[in-house]
Amino acid sequence: MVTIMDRPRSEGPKLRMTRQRRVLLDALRQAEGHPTADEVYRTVRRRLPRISLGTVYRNLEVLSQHGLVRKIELGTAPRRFDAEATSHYHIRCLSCGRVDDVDMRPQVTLERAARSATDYEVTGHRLDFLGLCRHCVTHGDGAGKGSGPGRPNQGGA
Amino acid sequence: MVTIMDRPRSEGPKLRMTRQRRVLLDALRQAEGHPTADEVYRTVRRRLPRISLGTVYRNLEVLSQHGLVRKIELGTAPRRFDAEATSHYHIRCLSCGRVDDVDMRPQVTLERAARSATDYEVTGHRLDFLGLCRHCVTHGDGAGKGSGPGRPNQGGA
DNA sequence: CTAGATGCAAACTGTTTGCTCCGGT
DNA sequence: ACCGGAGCAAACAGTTTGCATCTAG
Repeated sequence: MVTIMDRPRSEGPKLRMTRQRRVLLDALRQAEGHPTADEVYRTVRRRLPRISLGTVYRNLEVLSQHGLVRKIELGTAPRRFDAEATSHYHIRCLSCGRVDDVDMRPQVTLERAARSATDYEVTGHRLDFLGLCRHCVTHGDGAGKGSGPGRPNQGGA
Repeated sequence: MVTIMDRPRSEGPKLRMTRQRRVLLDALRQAEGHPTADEVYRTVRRRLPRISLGTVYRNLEVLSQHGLVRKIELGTAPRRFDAEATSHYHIRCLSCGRVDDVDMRPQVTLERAARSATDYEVTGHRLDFLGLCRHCVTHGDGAGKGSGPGRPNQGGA
């Protein structure tokens, strides 16, 4: 994302490290790909059966404000989360919705270009790629949506 | 957006031009900025008082599949629509949510870079900028969200 | 005449929130 | 002990859908 978008409103007052936050963070780090809140919820539930979805949302939000996790918001699709703190771009499979990291350096140049093209005070940018993951390319399907080739997500970032 | 994302599934079977579609299209063309479905709905309602929000959604979708309008989906924020068919980037004000066009040429180069960084078949990219619009810069407010400086949107594209 | 579009209302999904009790520091 | 956090359930916003009725071609 390469943006100040989710920057802490005025840095963090300090983060209280509760059990659920620890588990959440851990789950996100173990996660295969970039899970949605609900996926995180289902995972975390194995250790914390009484945790609520609301808590998951609240904490992923808090953790992201403290820079411990990153929110990934592509299109209108459900928000996903990433334990990776460093800036990087993502690519989403048009067919199965899976999201992966793209290993290329943030192009700050883009912002300079935008700066001269608008009268906004440009503070960041968001760049995502779209395409077909290997699985969906091989298993046919040009751009079916939900038609179920790959799982809705997950998979090595 | 510079993407094939919303391309017609297999071109158009043909588009039946109903009254509501005509009005919808027209409203979108007259629109100041990049309205949400609901904003379009409220506008169009003046001419078609009995139109339903469902119809607005259905038709904006259909029209976009036929390449007559463009969907703008930034983050998790409500989808917006654009009568402009040509590719261009957008910038969103972090403070008031307003969305404007950015007058710069699509950087196809980016896709080439991404192509060598993933094993996806890269078909497009989505690039949006974030910042503060002139109004929000002058009227203070660093990054308040919903705290209501500018209206939630609208404004010269 | 008929496939496809409309209006309406209900359903859904993802996310947020109010409240009371609980646990970290 | 105190204050923020957790759990729960209800509320929400945005978007989608089933169905009976119209209408463009």
